[in-house]
This record gives sequence, structure tokens and C-alpha cells, in this order.
Amino acid sequence: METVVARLSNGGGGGGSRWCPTPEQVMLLEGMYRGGLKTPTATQIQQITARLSLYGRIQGKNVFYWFQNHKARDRQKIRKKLMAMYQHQRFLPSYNSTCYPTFPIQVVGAKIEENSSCKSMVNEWNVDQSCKKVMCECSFMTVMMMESTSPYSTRVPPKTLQLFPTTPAPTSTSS
Amino acid sequence: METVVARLSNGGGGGGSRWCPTPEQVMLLEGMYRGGLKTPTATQIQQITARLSLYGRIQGKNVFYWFQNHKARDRQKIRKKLMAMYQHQRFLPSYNSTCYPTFPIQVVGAKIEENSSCKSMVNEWNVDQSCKKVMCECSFMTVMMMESTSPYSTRVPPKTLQLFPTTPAPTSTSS
DNA sequence: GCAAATTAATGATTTATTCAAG
DNA sequence: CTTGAATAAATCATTAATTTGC
Repeated sequence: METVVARLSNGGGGGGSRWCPTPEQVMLLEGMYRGGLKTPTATQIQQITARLSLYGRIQGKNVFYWFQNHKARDRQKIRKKLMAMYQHQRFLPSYNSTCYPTFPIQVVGAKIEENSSCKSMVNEWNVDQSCKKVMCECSFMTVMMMESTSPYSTRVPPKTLQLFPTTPAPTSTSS
Repeated sequence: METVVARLSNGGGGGGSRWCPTPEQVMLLEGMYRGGLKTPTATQIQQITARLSLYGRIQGKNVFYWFQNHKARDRQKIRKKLMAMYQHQRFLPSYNSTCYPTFPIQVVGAKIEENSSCKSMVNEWNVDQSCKKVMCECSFMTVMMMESTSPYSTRVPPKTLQLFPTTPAPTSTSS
């Protein structure tokens, strides 16, 4: 496949929009992380950058960000598992609360139950048959939530662009 | 080439597993894309869906995915072409396990002062699309100051560069 | 011509990275 | 430093093209 080839897009110097680590870079970074290095100092970042630049274009900020996020997401995974256990405990007979603690939506990977709060949002998209298992996934959920609520967005430019610049009007248009 | 029957598989409500756009829908979507609409908002997706539903069964998520994929594959084509021109050097050396430590080394002492004059150093980064204004954070400065030279492998000294020397980091000399 | 087999396109998901606010 | 939101990259999965042998 083109997997390996695509990863070399940044290394080719074409001016890719963001750093795309090569497998070797990822291996080395993960090795260091597992070795105990969680928050490298500036000196360490410089040395790591110099070493990894042999395998592709890389900058110090990439190394810095990588460790920041890797550490953050490591904690996130633990949190998710704890949350999943807590969700599971809700259905135990000894725990009879019906209110959700702090999590407004379903966990990643959780199936949509018939009584789930996701159901209403899923219906906004007229999802009937293709709702297989993970409709409440993060990326998709963002769109669904924007759909059902007021679509204020911090990133989307507020320019009023025309939806249909060209209207071919195929055949049967009674509008 | 008679595929009319096949295209009607989802429009007729047969319950196809995935959306199969009609030629009219594709025409309209491509027209919008060429017109400059690359990342529609939720509201736009809703309107587009309503408009395109005249030509066949369609859902908001289909429109959302279409733009995501179309944009991504546009970039992919460009990347491949640029890469084809540039892919000539630098094969990846084999992985060597001596590159990273096997026990945690947390070098302390590479602290940095909250000096000012951030703006001049911001330019030392290849600030293109990211790192807009929060660059003047203390932690960032440590990385920024070390990124002054070219990050590409042409400058990297080929000598044996140990990532984590046993000697303490000499960055504390600034005090 | 035609279907099984294979390949190419592309819709749909998942994962990784960036951005920004707290 | 933490976290949520948004996006892009990578991947999976299914459909359409096409090849191939009959």
C-alpha cells in the first residue's frame, strides 16, 4: 500500500502542513517514553531532534509536542477505562442512580442503546440502518452536536459563502 | 455499461450498506467543491443534504464524509506528485536499539528564565500555520531557543550523537 | 457474453495531531 | 499542565471496474 510512501511526504521536503513521523521516529520516541522519559528538557529535546532528523524532517517542537500529547493521552486512556468501569457499575443492582456524573455523552466504543441520550442526536442525521456500532464516536459526534444545537464554531470562518455556486438543474426541478 | 439498476440499489430503499451517490449528486458536490467549499459547516451540510435529497437518498453524514474524503484525496494527489519528484535520497537505516536509554533519566536543571523578547525568537521557528500567539510560554521558550538552526538532516553532525549523556545537562550555566 | 477473480475507487471509521481555553 | 474541540491523516470496508478463463 501507499502507507509508507505517504509517511515520507514530509521527509521529501515538499512543505507538508504538519509533521508526519516516520515509523523509525515513532519507534524511537516510544522507546524513550517507555524507558521513562516523560517530559524531556530542552537539552534532551535538542538531542532527540538531531538524532531523529536522520530519519526524516523533524523539528524540536515536534518532539516537544509529541511528548506532551503522548503523556496526556496515556492518562486519557486510563481515565476512559475507569469511566467505562464506572458506567458498568451503574447497572449493578447495588447502585441505583439514574443521573450521569459528569460525562454528557457515551464513551468511545460504547454501543448505542435504545434509551441512550445519543439516540436523539443520531436521529438528526436520519440514521436508520447504517448505525452499526460506534455512531457516537468523537469526530462524528462533533458534527452531530453542531447539527442539533446552534452551530457556533470557533474555527469555522464566518464568511457567508454560497452553497450552490452553480446550479445545473438537471431535469425535474419543480422548485 | 448498464449500471442503472445497480445505482438504484440504495435509492430504492433496498437498504444498501453504504451510500452510493447519483451522478447528479456528484456533479453538485464537485461544483461546490470547485467553487471553494472545502469544509462545510453543520448548517451547510444540512442545506446541502436537503438539496441533494431530491436526486436520491442521502444523509448528512454522507455529505460530511464526502467533503472530508474529497479534500483529503486532493491533498494526497498533490503529495504523491511532489514526492515523485523528490524521492531520490535517504534510505532508512536499520533500527538500532542503542539509540535510547533503558532507564529513566530526568535531567533537572534545564530551567529557563522568563525572559522577554519572545517575538524575535518566534521567528526562529518555521512558523507557518501554527504557533500563533502562545509561543511566549515559558515551556515553549526552552524549545524555541534550540531550534535556531536548520532542522534538516543536512546540518546534523554524523558523529555519534548520544541522546542522553550521563553528564548533567550544561544548560544551567545561564544562572 | 458471463461470471468468478482481481484491482481500483471511494464511502465510512479510527487514530493522530493541532489549536485553544481553563 | 490539562482538557475538549476540531481537523487531517491513516486505515478499514464495500462497491464499481476490469481482467481472465471458459
